[in-house]
Formats: sequence, C-alpha cells, structure tokens
Amino acid sequence: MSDEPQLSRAAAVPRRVPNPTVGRLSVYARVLASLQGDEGATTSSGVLGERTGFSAAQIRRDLALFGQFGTRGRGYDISSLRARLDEILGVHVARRVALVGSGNLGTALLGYTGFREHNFEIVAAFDVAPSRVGSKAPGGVPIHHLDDLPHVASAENVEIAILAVPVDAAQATLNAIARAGIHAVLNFAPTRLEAPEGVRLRNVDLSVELEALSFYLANSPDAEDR
Amino acid sequence: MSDEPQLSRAAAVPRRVPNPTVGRLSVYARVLASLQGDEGATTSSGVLGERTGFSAAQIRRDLALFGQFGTRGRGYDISSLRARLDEILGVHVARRVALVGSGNLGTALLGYTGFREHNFEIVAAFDVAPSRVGSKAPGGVPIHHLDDLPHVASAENVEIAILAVPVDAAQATLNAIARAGIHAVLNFAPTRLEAPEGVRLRNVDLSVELEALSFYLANSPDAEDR
DNA sequence: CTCTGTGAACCACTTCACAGCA
DNA sequence: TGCTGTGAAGTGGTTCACAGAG
Repeated sequence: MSDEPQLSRAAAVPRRVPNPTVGRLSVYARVLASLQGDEGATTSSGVLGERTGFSAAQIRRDLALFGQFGTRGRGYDISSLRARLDEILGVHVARRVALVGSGNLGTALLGYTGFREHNFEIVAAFDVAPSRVGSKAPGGVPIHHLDDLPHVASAENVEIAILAVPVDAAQATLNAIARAGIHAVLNFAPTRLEAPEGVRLRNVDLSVELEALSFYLANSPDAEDR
Repeated sequence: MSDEPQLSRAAAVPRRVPNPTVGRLSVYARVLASLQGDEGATTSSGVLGERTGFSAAQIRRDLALFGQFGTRGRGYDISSLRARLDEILGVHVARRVALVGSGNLGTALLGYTGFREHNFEIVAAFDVAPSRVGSKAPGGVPIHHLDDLPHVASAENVEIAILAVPVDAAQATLNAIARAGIHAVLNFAPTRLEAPEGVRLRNVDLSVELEALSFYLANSPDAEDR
C-alpha cells in the first residue's frame, strides 16, 4: 500500500508538503484564475514565474509534489491545473468561517469581499459585549454570545475561526474555539498563543510586521545612498 | 576597520541577519516588556523559550548575532536587553506611518491601539474617494487625496506606508508611495506586488492564510482520529 | 552548578542542470 | 525544439552539544 501504481498523473497529496509550498500554491491558484482564457489554453512554469515572482524551478518542484500535470514541451493546462490546485487547497468546497471578536478589526474583516471570492463564507460572528451581542454585523451576519460558540459552531458547521479579540482574552478564547470542535484558527491578536492539540494556528501579527519594517529602516543594508 | 576590537559587548548590527530572526526579535521584545520587573531582574533563554515558543538555542543564537548581552550562569538583564532590542528594531524612536487607502480595512487599522503601544504613529491617511478626502478618520487623522502624498509624506516625515487599497490599484499606488520617498511598505492587497528599487515590502495576505488553513483541513496529517 | 555563546552536525527548502517526452 | 520532472548540489537556517565564564 506504500506504492500503488500511479495511473501516470493525478497522485494523492504526499506525506509531507513543505510549509512555504502551501502558501505558494495559493498564489499560483490566484494567478491561474487571472490567466484563465480559452478552453485548452496552457501556460508554463516560466510564465507563472514572472507573474508570481517565484522561480520557474520552484514552481515545477512545488507542482510535481502532487503529481505530474504538465506536458513536456507544452506546459500546464490552465483550467485543469487551477481546478486541481483548488482541490488540493480544499477550496473547491466553500469553507465556513466564524469571526470571533466583533470589534473594529473584526467588523472590518466582515467587509472584506475577498473572502467570498475565495470561497470562504463568514456564517457567524461572536462577541461578549452586550452592546453587540444579538445585533447583526454589517453584511447581515448575526453576532452571538461567545458562550453559544459550541452550539452555533456545530449547527453551522464552522471549520475555521478568525480570532480577533484583545490580547488578554486571546488564549482563553482560543481554547474555547478548540473545545467547540474547530480545528483551524487565524489569529490576529498580537501575542504568541499555544495551539491546543489538533488545532492548526496561523498568526497575522501587525506589530511584528511593522517592527520588521522598522528594523530594515534602521539597518538598511544600503542606507548610505539616500 | 573590518575588525575594530569590540569592547567586549555591544556590537553593531551584523552584515546579514536571517529574515526569520527579525520577526523573532520583535516577539522577544514583546515578552521582555511583559517580564519587566525589578531593577536588575534577569531572565534566561530557557524562560524566554517557554514564553515565546521558540527553542532556547534559537534564542541564544539570535541574540548572539548582535553581541553578547548575557552573563553565563545568570542569563540576560531584562531591561537592558529590552532596550537594546528596541534599538536594534529601530523602535526606540517613534516611527511615522501613513495609511494609504481609507476603506473598511484601512479605518479599522486606525482603530488598532497596538500601534501606539509599539511606538508607531499614524500621522496621515490617503484616499481617492471624494466622499472621504478632506474629512477626518476616526482618531482625528486627516484624510488627504492620494495626489498629495509626496507633499504630505515629506512634510510629515513619513517612513512607513500601510497599503490598503483594492487589488487593481495596488501596484500603481505602491509606485506612487515609492516616488514619495517612502522606503517601507506593509501591503494588505491580496496580490503579488513588484517592490520598486529601494523599497522594503512586506505582505499580509488573508487569502493566502485562509487557504493555507483550508489546505491543512483538507489534508490533515491525522484527520482519521476525529 | 547554571546558563551563555558557538563550532559542528543537521535538516529543510531552493536552485542547478539535464535527461527525456511531446 | 520547448518545457517538464527530478537527481544532485547548494544554501540558509536550526538544533545539538559542549567548552567556559560567573
């Protein structure tokens, strides 16, 4: 069972995929979407390289991880590669997302149209502030009390949580999310969280990003010329 | 001049710093801030490791890049290490930031209190929508027309731009930012941008983050057990 | 005995370079 | 001929493990 004879192409997702590859797959999918043209149109690792800023070799290597979709001499079929990438990324089905924390940032995220385009659907929001609970966020998403998370999450089949609560509440809220059976969390709270068993956690940390920029300003490798 | 005899500690910022290290330094600084206690209190790479989730060896390696601030057997002096990190990160002086694009996400960022805490100050916002230009964003930050960027940026000594415009406008706006003499940009537009000469660009891409989470949901390494 | 600073080993990811198929 | 897929080499970052300072 370790070596089922591949019917030439296709191929399942391999045991281990390098972390950086996952992010790039998402970029490839986006570029392919913008390239999508006539039936049967193809592209190449070279073109994708120009459009994505990654090297052609890198792209071939990434794609080859999942099987061989290319045709030597011709390149990759745009629409079938795109379909396969969506499938690999699991975005061929709509993903149901909960927004936990409906403050400033949280509600701004609700207004971000990119989610829908990428097949992510925010189906519920949560908060603890009495002023917000019970109302609807912009876009008509109902705001529930955090205590209702387990119930609502399972009723709504939530798969991903966006965590946008204050730092002090972040770890406890993350734990509650985990207990509610949600296994993927995108955290915006600027603090290092301990991921509960079985939970995939990714962090978007504005402070870290800004401080990194500040670092480069302060230590510009070629600051002398301006 | 390549080898001035270090007066034991201190040490300038080295030629090359690994990219991941920069982000970690920011995390160390944050944890040190939360640890700050009595005069002369110390901590160790072990403790910092617990608090940050990075390995103790990793932390020692990162810090040693910038000189030797530790004392064998005792650890690191909390407040002096913190001060030195702030200096290395360039956040011992306030950094002046412009917000370019004052839509949903942009204004939400204005409400993010973390900036001030970390010594980043949003001094101006920009937009092209007549309905927004001329008004003040929440927090009292004036919204200028994008055309005034060069003028305002230099008058206000803006060093960092936060780019929060729609995808179609992103590259052109980035170019305008570069022409205005700003050399560090944090981009929220979900698209791969070409950084103009001399511009440090960092990306925060929600779609990529969510698709990465989706990937792990779809290909959970241990999906069988739940 | 503790905890740093650091060579050396290790590992993960990337790039090179080319054989081979269309 | 053009472009993929992939061994092999290379690069960069991390971990090990320990000498040595306090």
